[in-house]
Amino acid sequence: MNYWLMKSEEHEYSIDQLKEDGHTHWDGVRNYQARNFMRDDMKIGDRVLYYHSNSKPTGVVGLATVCREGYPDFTAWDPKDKHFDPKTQKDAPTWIMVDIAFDQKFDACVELAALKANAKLEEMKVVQRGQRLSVQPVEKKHFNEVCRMAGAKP
DNA sequence: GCCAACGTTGGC
DNA sequence: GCCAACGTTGGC
Repeated sequence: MNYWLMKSEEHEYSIDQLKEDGHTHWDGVRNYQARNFMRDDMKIGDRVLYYHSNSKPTGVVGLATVCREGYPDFTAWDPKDKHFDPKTQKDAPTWIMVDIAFDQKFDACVELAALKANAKLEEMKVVQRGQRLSVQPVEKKHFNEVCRMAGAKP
């Protein structure tokens, strides 16, 4: 099983929205590295740290689980969609998404500042400068540590 | 709003 | 293939 961190802007799609919907398709990723993770490495049952970026506060707000493996991101073909990609061929999808299901919302956000202050997490990608990937792999020990900080069961 | 970091584009 | 220009991300 693999562990991941996925970023969403709170006002775009929040953990509360995911809780209400139960599950969602993770559309709109237009970065090849992130695409490759979703296409090649994400498997059903993988665990996800749900991260709010550009929010107050920013940090990990809960957990989700991968419930459908990589398939074409159909929003790339929709001219009305914010993430429309005119270069994507209809029969050869460039962009891939997965579905994730709500697992739990933390009682309190584990803030980025707290992640940075925890020496056990210094090798975690999200705390490193310039790390902008919206889908990134996480080590099991880091995943467990974030859960511990949240007072949540992994 | 600012700006550093990084990815992508396109001229050559 | 190089690299400057530009666009985006995302913390602060």
